[in-house]
Amino acid sequence: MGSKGESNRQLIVNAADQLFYRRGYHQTSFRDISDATGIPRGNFYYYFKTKDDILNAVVESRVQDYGEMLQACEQESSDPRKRLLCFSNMLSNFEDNIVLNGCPIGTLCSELAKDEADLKEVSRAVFTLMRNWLTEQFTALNCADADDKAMDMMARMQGVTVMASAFGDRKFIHRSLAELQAWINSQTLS
Amino acid sequence: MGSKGESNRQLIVNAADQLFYRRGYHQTSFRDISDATGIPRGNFYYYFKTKDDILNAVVESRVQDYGEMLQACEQESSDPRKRLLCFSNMLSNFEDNIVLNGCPIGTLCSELAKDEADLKEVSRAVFTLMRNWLTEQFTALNCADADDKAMDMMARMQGVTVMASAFGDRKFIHRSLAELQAWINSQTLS
DNA sequence: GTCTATATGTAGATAGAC
DNA sequence: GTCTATCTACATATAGAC
Repeated sequence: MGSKGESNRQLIVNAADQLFYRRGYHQTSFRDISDATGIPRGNFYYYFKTKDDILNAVVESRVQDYGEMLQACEQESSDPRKRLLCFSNMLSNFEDNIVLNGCPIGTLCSELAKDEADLKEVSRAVFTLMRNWLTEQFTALNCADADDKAMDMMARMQGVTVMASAFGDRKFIHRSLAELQAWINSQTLS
Repeated sequence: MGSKGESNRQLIVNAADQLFYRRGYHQTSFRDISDATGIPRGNFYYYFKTKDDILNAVVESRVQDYGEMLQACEQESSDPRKRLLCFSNMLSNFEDNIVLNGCPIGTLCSELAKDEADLKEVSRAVFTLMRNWLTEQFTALNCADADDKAMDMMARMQGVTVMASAFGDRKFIHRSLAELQAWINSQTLS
């Protein structure tokens, strides 16, 4: 794979990533991706066999991106609580997008849960990444049920994004984030 | 409108309701609804002008159905806390469907938030119904910020459905419901 | 009111020139 | 590797016979 080809492939993945988020997977057509990149439709099949393959590449790309974000949270502090706070700040960092389109991961999972099992499984990858990372942090806080806490925290954040986007409510994000962060700070380090 | 026509119309709405939930709005075709009802595709346009009109009818139907469920919760008790517990029991009553397809309302809102503003607005109707009803209950409990509590409770439940469907996790529903109900019982009646 | 046939557009995917 | 032209299927929607 030469540098030109790799670059075009990445252009497609990046555009698809954005479009899958803003319009949904099924509502995004090859024409949309073509318009966004300037790359002709038929050309996509040089890089990907099917649309599902593009989805796979987008999820891989997201795993990479969110993995880097988690590493950034780790490097910010060795205190697990501070790391959790860093993670929770996603809600305010991306609030403009959340109000419009919800969570990119959550809405993709919700959409593809209604499809065949393999697509559902693929879409879950980023959630799994986050869940494992959060479990590590709660474990470092000596929480007995660290994985439960991880699920609780993700559920809280997902609930906020669903309601905030349904009602276009920015203030709800702010209030909920404050309460979430109070909860994080209340987690024991025994 | 005669009884035969009203009945066929209702058949279409009921089938569309189920299909919009199990497959999503955009992924449900007239062919799907035709297959489910036995009513020919072209016939739909006698009852509805567009697919969006079917969506409108489905949302109206859901507002009706969930309105009746709220009334049932009211009739079960005059204690607002018991009414809230009744509402929260939706999570266990529908857990089989939730694990497979998430919340019918939440996933529809998430899907249509990515569409034009008018569809997004329509899909929000059931959420608004619930929000107002929950606010009434928290007001009856003398909560200062009753609407905030209503949003918090809905966000909690939505978060549970998103995570439960993403991971196919029934146990998470049970544990979260127990914690939600403890929270409900802790709400002050000063 | 009910149904068939069909119009019109666009989806994902392919073939083959360059 | 890149691009155009095109295939096949199916989407919503319409026309018009019965």
